[in-house]
Amino acid sequence: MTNPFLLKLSTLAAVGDEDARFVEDLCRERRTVAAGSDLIEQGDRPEHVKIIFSGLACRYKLLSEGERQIMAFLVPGDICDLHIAVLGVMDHSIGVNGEAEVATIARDEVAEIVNHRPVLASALLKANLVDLAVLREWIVNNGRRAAYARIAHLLWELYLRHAVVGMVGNNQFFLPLTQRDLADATGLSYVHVSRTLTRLKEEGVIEWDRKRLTITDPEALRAISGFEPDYLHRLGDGTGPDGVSAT
Amino acid sequence: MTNPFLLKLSTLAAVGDEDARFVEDLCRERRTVAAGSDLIEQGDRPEHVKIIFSGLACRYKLLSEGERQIMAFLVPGDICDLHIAVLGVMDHSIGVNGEAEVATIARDEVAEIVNHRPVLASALLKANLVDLAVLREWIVNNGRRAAYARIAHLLWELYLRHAVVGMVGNNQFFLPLTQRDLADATGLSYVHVSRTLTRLKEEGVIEWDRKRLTITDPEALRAISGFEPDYLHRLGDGTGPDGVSAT
DNA sequence: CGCAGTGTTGACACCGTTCAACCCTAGTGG
DNA sequence: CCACTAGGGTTGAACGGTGTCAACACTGCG
Repeated sequence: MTNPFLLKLSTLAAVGDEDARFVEDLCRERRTVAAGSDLIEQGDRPEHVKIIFSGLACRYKLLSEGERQIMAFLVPGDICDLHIAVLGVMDHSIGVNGEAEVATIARDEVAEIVNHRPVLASALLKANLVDLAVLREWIVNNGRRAAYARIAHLLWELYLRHAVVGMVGNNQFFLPLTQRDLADATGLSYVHVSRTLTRLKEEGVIEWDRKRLTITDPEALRAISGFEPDYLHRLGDGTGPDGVSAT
Repeated sequence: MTNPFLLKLSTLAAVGDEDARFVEDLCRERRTVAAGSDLIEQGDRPEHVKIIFSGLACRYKLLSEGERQIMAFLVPGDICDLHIAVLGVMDHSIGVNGEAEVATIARDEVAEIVNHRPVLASALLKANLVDLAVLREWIVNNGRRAAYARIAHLLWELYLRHAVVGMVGNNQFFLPLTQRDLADATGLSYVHVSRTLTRLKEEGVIEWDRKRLTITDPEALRAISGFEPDYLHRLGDGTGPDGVSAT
């Protein structure tokens, strides 16, 4: 199964064959978007629901002085605001970090799921809960952890989330982020992010070469991050393809 | 109308008389909980949905070293996790800050709303969206604003949210928080919170005497906070009883 | 009265920011 | 093939916002 969206849903509910086919069919309309472009901008009233298939995207806001704060990353399989499509104006933007592949779903197809496919609907609901939990964890991370642990925690989160959708091999995955992106996600300066990453590399915890991140010592990274098990609600039992455990 | 929950729903959808009566009836079962106690604890599988009627509550997590991070405040009219009651384990706790009055709703009553009362259901959905937006704004606030603006922003948010549910009079409202609570919400130390509040008082922006907060100069507070209009999704048009505008 | 929780203030240390210079790499165009 | 450029990353030095430690004041309460 190479469809990360289906893969993710399968970890959240017991998706049957018929539902699986439906999901596969849903995602038929895909397109590639260029690195750095926005999927949705603040103020938009999105008409369609979008799903990330490959690459990385992020929710962000720009402040008046030009600072940017990233509030979430979207990894393959993630959905850009299921419900806002039904009612609201975006209060933030979603941009892609590297080149990304995105599927677009029409509203009435979402309605079809909600009304006639209870298993999928429940999976979507759970996915939504996980997003919320991740959001709360970011507040904890950015509010109460020092730079070293904060960055470790973010990398660990991204590692686990990529693992769940089968994007990790040999403790290694594609992460098209700049250090400025990391800084904007953690509320640090990019200079300090650079120093901190250097330290993580020196201590043999990670390697990061041209957008491929390798977790050389997963257990060390987890320990440094102060990662608390369970906040991802046992997303996929917390177990990735490499036997990565969230606990 | 003195029911803050109904008041809040009314600002989010056009609640008719019959729905209003239903809501009033929903909330009949109320109880008072003592200051400092927990409504829900991390690890619980809540059976009921709870609504704050008076007082203040907060979502929080404790870290291993004993630090606490508050991730959200719940003001009168707010709901403690509508959907988690249906499926999950709490990954955080909810505690009350002062003495609070809380209504309890059974699951099947929630189901009744979702299945048979579309107007209320839509209001609940929007309330959920607003909660999400507030959560995101906290990340921005704690990540990118300096202490002075950060605290101003939090106070401004609490001011607006209290105004929406009719709890503000003469730019004044009851806020049973300690400075430590503020520190745990903003990710600052309580010593620095004390200094910053002193500064806000000295500059004539606020007064805070035994749990009553007065916004002496609302426009100044808004300016200091760098508050961006609209992130509350025009919650109640952003207009409180005192003509407070969110824009 | 004494106590515990809360708030205030000062001194000092330190983590992280800012500013600046420099390097490396990939991409572009001649 | 090379020169040039722009973006990204690294490193050093100095500054400053915020944390930490500590002492003390105030308040409400048993």
